[in-house]
Amino acid sequence: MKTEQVFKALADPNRMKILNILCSRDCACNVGEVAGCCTVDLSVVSRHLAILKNAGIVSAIKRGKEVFYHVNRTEVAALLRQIAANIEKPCCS
Amino acid sequence: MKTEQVFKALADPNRMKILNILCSRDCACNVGEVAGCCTVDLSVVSRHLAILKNAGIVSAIKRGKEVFYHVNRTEVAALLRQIAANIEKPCCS
DNA sequence: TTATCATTTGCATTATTGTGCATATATACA
DNA sequence: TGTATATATGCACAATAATGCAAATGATAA
Repeated sequence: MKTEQVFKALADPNRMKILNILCSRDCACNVGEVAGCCTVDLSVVSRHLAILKNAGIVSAIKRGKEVFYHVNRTEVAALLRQIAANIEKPCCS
Repeated sequence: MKTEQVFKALADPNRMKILNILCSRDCACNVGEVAGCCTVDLSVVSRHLAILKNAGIVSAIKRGKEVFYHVNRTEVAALLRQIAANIEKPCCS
């Protein structure tokens, strides 16, 4: 989980909407359900999900012809807290 | 401090280097000192600092002909922790 | 097998962002 | 005053990223 990749992934408004909807549902969502959160084409949502997945923010599980996505809550939270701690300390890196 | 703007600001490698150098020094740095961290033109560093400032991540204090930048440590850390908490909860927003 | 549905990917286009150079602004000093 | 230094900004260009459509892939059902 590279911080640069994570920040890049979170820097897009549509991906944030996608992340929010995935967070709000406790169960995993398929691409079609996620796509309801924004007006862009479903193929675009699929790409955004791939970016979030490559960044380690979400995970995908294939079941039948559908792919269910869910947020890696603890990992993402841990990373953000670690970065917060580093910034708070007088010496970052 | 808007999260989208913050993530956008942190999504660039040169801005992360700038933030790291600002974090590593306990005292504030002027633009010239900051510019040592990356190979881009000093005018580019100035622009990156402006982006970080507009995002609320750093603050600037002008003294004489120099401008000293420093990280808003507690604010940034608090924001990241808040986002972490939201992601960890079953319901994000 | 064929048809259908869910998702992904190739490709072209548009939009956004990063960059360097030259110039402007602001401050200090001779 | 003029000159030098630090920083910011206008502008053009390059690089990157987002988007939509069409087509491909993978999986199920008829």
